[in-house]
Amino acid sequence: MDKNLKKRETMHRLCAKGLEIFHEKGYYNTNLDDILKDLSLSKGAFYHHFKSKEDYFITIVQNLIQQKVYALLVEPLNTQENPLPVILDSIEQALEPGKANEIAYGFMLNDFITEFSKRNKEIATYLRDILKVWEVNLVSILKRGKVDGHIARHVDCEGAASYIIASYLGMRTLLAESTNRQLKYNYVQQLKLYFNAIEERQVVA
Amino acid sequence: MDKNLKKRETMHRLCAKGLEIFHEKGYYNTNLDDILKDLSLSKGAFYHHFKSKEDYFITIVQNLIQQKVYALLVEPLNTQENPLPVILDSIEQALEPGKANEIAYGFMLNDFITEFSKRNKEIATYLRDILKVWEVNLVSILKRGKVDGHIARHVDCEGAASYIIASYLGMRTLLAESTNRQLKYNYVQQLKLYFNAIEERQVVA
DNA sequence: AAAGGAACCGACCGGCGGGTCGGTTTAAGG
DNA sequence: CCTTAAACCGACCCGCCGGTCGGTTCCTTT
Repeated sequence: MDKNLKKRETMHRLCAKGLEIFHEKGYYNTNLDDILKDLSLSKGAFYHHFKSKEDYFITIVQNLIQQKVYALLVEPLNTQENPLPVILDSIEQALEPGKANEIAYGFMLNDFITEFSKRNKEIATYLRDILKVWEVNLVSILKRGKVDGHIARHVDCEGAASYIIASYLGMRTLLAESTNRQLKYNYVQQLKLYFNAIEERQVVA
Repeated sequence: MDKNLKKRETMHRLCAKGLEIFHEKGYYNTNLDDILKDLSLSKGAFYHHFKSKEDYFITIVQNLIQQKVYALLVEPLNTQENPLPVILDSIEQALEPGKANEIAYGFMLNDFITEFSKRNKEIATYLRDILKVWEVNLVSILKRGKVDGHIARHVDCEGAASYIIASYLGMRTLLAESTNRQLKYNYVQQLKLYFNAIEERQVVA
């Protein structure tokens, strides 16, 4: 089974390095040699494991990006607590570098979706679907929050969910490569203010 | 002076069509022939007027995108009224297609900034600078709002400004090509809620 | 009307990069 | 061992596209 292990390991190395470089330089601005040189692998090795650059990237999306986004932004929503702090916390965690996420996995969605939506509809759809899952989970937890009396009755949960996602994605464009901690902090602060606005007002004694 | 007119007209046609196609397909995914064929012009004509594709795009940024973003999102802020409705209105206007803006000029900034920030720092800087001007004007009008008692004293104006911009840019990724009117409407609604949160509370009688 | 240059033409160049393919190394199975 | 195929190698192919260049047309100027 050594051969089988080797295959797994090589594919995994290719995917990990590929994500790193694609994220850093963009998909279309990265050529395969950039990645292969780093790993001391050849074109032949690459095309032995993947049928095309596109197939390769789809594998990366499904095995790495999707997994990570779900783990960071979707799974944490699966709780019975007050939704707004839970959402805030998941986003804060997702923005925090240096933990499990050396790369800000959620953030890169904005870059890749923008890059692919005009070039490759198929890949764009895979990426959008990841956002979609996040969205439906947000909507669902927000609706429960309404029932549980944490969120004001007038709030449009679908609207709120896409607004949260939009602001999160948009931060990426502002942050760009500069890992500006101040901007991240500010963003979370403003998101809190927005959450204040949709929170159920406490009955004044 | 006929020659001079001709030159102006050709350059203008090139820029207008260029923006249209670049916006539609992305800069790096558009080749010059795509544009030239549409205008029945030749490579020779193009390189007579512009020294490179890059030079061409910079001209478009400065003469079309910048102008339009300023007109739609910056100029309207130059008023003494209550800031929050003014900001909301300018954004609503900017999102409204079919008026002066057949193309959503503010929106395309997200696409182009994302596209260039990993490919061409110079152009990325030009685009970021446009956002920067919007940002400082937002900060300035928000600060005045605080002085005038329209905005709560605890609000961080810089944070608020970048949050507004982030949410606006992020909408683009969600909307993508689909001119989803519902999503735009929802966005404006949620922005209103956020504005409620930073607005100076009316003194209860 | 002749000269000169601006506006424009379009065949061609050359680098880049995804993908191919015949060959070599390595390890599993008999 | 010795066969077989998986894993890997790297020279090569080829389409794409930004940019070039020698030429033609058209307007302006004198």
